[in-house]
Amino acid sequence: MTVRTRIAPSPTGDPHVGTAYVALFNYCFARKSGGQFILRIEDTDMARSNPQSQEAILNSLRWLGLDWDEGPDVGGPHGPYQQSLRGEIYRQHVARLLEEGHAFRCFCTSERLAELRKAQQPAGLRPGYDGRCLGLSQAEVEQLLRDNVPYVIRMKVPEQGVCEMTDLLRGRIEIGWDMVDMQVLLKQDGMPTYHLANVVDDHLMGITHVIRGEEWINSTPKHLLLYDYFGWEKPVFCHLPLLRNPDKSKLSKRKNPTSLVYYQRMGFLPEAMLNYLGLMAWSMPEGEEKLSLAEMVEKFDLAHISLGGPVFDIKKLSWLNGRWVREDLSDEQYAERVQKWALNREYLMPIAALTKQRVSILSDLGPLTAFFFSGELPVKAADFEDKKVPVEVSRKAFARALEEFDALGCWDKQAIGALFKQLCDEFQSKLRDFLRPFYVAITGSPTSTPLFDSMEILGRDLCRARLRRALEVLKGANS
RNA sequence: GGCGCUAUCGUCUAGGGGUUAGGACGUGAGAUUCUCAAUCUCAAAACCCGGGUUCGAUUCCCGGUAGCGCUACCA
Repeated sequence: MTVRTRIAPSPTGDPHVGTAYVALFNYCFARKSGGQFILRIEDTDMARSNPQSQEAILNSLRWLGLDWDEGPDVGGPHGPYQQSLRGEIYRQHVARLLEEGHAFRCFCTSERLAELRKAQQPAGLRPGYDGRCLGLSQAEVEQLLRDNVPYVIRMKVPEQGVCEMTDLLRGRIEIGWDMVDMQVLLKQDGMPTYHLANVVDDHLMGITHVIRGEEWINSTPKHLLLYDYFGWEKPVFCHLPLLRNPDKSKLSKRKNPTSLVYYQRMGFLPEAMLNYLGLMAWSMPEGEEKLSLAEMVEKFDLAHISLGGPVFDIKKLSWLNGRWVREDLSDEQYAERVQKWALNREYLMPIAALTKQRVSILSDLGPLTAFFFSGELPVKAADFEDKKVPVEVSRKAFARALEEFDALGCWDKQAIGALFKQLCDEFQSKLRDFLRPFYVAITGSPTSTPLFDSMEILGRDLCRARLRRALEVLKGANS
């Protein structure tokens, strides 16, 4: 049996470092075992999934060099590798579960379910479906179908006993079936939920080892049950610890840069990124810390993964990156990397358009655009002193903007501009005054290239990081 | 709240019934270099708590505590 693993990202946002982290282990395990590594897009959430995100995720994983043997872009014998294109497959499988009595139609409205939960919570009950539609007679179901009442399909779950599972890293885990909800398998829109799609695809795609984040442990019983219902052989399950913020919570963009695009823009090398991600969970007995992807593949051992949730430490990542730059790049290669990083046509063109009107001689360009080629800016509290805008207002405005950044669907100058106009109204300020502190935070100076354009070029994560930094700087300042 | 997972320096980790508990990042001090960076040396810094088992537990077992996760027609 050849080992087959997969990474199955959901295209609902920026490419996440956690995705790269899980992908790395799947990649190493597959390569080490001489097996295949597959990329599958889990875009069953029609409301949140979008093609830009999918494209960005693929680009980031390619940037890192984690190449996949089968996937939406390269094809393969088990395609399509995009779940939104596999609707018919899921519907057929659900029909089978329905026929065999392992699943049932549920006509309950989301309002009723919300009320149900509201009643369960204070009563100390586990929130979950109460099985009302399980009691529907055949005739009642047929009538509801004739009336075109919308429904979902849920899986049946044993009422008693415990589900025993084996995790490759943690050994035996037991979860009582009474803790498992009658999970929706097929949503009202005809799309499957993760639980169904994941099991069906993993089986059909011949996945032998499911290596995924720890957050899935509690729903594994549902998956195991589905394998049993279908009569399929189960893969090996292996749950990886979750990456953490410095405060130990699950790594999130609110508190930390999580986008691979950010790290790319900051000028981290893919080699260092991958190396560091690997270091988060295991280490070499000899203590060497600098490892190439090939070396990691060669020495990789799932059993050596430590289980504590590791804090993502940018300082150590930077140190490692420095080693890669110093020790592995010739002057020429280094120059090429710099060029590829930001001194390339694609990045420079919009900057050229922005600066042409603002220079007299070409050497004005350096100071004018330094912030486009920097990470965090060395701003001080004094830089934010402004005759018309009290520091306290800036601070509040930064905090509000930071909140709204995430909600912004599309990161372009129109959207950014609209957001700032809205915030400006909210603060009942003049746009010119309101924006000045943002210029300082984002570009390092109150006079610079146009803010919205500059922000679009810099990207969401870098702007977020700079605003966060400005907020930090202002924390100790008195207005 | 319920359920689950986890627990070694501030951080990432090694180790494991008897060790001066090892390495790395970061921090501090020094050396070196025209400055800086890099490099080198040194230093401070950890086995969550309580019970068992044992001649002996940081290590094994149990309990607690804490952290995290899950508890959606999101993944």
